[in-house]
Amino acid sequence: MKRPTIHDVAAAAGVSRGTVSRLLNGDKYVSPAARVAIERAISETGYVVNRAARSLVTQRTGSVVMVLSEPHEKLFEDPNYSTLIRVAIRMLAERDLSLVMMMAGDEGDRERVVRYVRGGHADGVLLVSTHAGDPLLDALGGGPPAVSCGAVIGRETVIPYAAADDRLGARQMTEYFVGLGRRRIAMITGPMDTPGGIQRLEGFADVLGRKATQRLIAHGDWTQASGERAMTELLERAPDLDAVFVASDLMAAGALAALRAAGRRVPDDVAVGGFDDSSVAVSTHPPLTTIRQPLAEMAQETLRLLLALIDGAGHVEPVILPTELVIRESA
Amino acid sequence: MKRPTIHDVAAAAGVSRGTVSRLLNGDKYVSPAARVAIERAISETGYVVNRAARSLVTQRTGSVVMVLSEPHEKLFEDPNYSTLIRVAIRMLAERDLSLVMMMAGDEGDRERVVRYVRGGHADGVLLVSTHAGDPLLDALGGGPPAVSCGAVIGRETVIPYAAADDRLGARQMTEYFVGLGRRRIAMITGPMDTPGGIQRLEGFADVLGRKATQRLIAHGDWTQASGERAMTELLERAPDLDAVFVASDLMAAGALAALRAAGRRVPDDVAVGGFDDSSVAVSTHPPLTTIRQPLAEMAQETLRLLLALIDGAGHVEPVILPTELVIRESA
DNA sequence: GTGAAAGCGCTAACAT
DNA sequence: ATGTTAGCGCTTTCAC
Repeated sequence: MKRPTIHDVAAAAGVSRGTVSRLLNGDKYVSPAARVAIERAISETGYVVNRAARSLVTQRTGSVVMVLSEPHEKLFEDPNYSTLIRVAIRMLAERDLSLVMMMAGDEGDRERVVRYVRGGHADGVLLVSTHAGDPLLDALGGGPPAVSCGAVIGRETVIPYAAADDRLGARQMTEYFVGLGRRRIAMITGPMDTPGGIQRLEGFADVLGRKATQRLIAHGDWTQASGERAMTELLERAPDLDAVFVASDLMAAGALAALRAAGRRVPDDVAVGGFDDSSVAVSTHPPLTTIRQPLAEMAQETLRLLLALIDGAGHVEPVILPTELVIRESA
Repeated sequence: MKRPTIHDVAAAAGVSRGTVSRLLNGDKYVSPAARVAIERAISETGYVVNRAARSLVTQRTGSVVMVLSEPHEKLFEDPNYSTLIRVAIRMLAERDLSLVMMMAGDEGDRERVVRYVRGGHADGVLLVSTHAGDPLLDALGGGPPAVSCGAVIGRETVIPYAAADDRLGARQMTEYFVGLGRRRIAMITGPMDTPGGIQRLEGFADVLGRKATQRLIAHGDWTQASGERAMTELLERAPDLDAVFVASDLMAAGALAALRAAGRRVPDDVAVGGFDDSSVAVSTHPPLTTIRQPLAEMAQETLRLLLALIDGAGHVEPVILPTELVIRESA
């Protein structure tokens, strides 16, 4: 038989559709007798609400859209996303919300996202790795609430977010190097238009002061290849370096390869510190001493913010979570 | 003003709602004059269709659900998923379908997925790493079309899929070892209830015949730690081994650590071959010789199958894609 | 080729 | 505490 509707349930329970609807929506004005009858009818008929019909009247969609602004290759390598996706699915499911994924890589994508969101197809927006000045940011204004996992540069006060304390993490690693007695500490940063790129360098400079010179700083783009390139460059510019703080584990794996090629021993000649504590940190040789980001908590907090907003909170504060030094063998 | 409806467009264009709807749905019985007027009205009003309303009448939802059956830790480490997600988003978006993510890890999750799918909330189901005998498989029968990326053991003829030719890949690596003159070739397999676990071992045995003895075979669970454990075990059982084919790069990274701990040089003493050609393959030392799986093509084909089914194809054939040997430094 | 009208299944306001 | 009813915005016959 056809899929049962609320009408069938009402008939089976001997009540009206309104009463069934009230029960479904948690309204308390339902008598115990009716409640029992309806619940039995629901399980007997195998009734499942039709979201489309519900949406049509409530103007809510029951879904949240996660917008991935990252260029494709990155998405491919970053465990960050998996964690966020997992946590999002879980936390949304608890509220009976579903997670829709969209990409905003090129102009066409972006237009689709805007149509989707402005078309009222999502109750909330979860931004991921959105770049500074992304046109999407303006286009999304006025729509449903949006939050970001990680700060969106330039919109820190407008788009709520949860993030790791990148600056603190960088300080922890740099201080650790100093405590180890390292004298010439270099750094390989991430792209300088990302929060991690900027703030990890800031933390590094916080500790080293004027000793953090241009000569000892090279930039990467988060890829392993860029880490290798940057390390080679540093070795040329400052052959006397005895430690290097690399802003991501993946880039650190590249740096390790460059150091090996140059005949430097790690950590004896050069101490290497990574950032992320991702799975590559333990697959390199030697395993990486690194900074752990509380990925799961970041994801959870991000979702908490979004859910609060969806529930009508007018304003929520960003959340910054502490990082932690994880000592392995590279430093 | 309120979001414009088809009614507003019709009014602005001076036609009836029916005509606008016909244009929107690609019906050809629309006069050129009406078409122009309607198109102008649409862009002037900024009209976007309301999917809920459309769904209500068409009984289609415009979305496909991806069901992740993997235990959580795995999802965390596997680049496979990212590729699939990316390709799925892209190919579905072209058809104006959206991708909804769900998890089916525990009983509660599974029940939610079943409710969702049987409740008619998805036009298609994309299964990922579903295990043999998963109760979900039966519960989903009779619903919208479902396909899997990678075979579902025991349902190969029921659930269409696209996969890499695991058996071929294993043969390629094993033959390469033989060609290298290696005499005692061991293997670390994946879990024996997964297609990759079973078929990679089959390919290994295809080449080695009776030389593939129990003594030379150990089992892992895809994690790096299990690879390390299995390698240690093999080294005890067969200290004379001179090559090891590991069914995944991540496990191979673990094997590398165990070999290093045992003082064996790679590839001089022991040749190591991985499988996947994932990002860890180049972050290990030495970089892994491995078997490349055509992840993007697998994802594309999987989606092609699903879309064909959604379009009404009664039956589609599974797709098996060739693998390729990638030689680096570990063998 | 186009308009009119009948619902799709549900919620919420209103009555009682 | 419950029934009745008016739509939500759209597609799709059915007439013309």
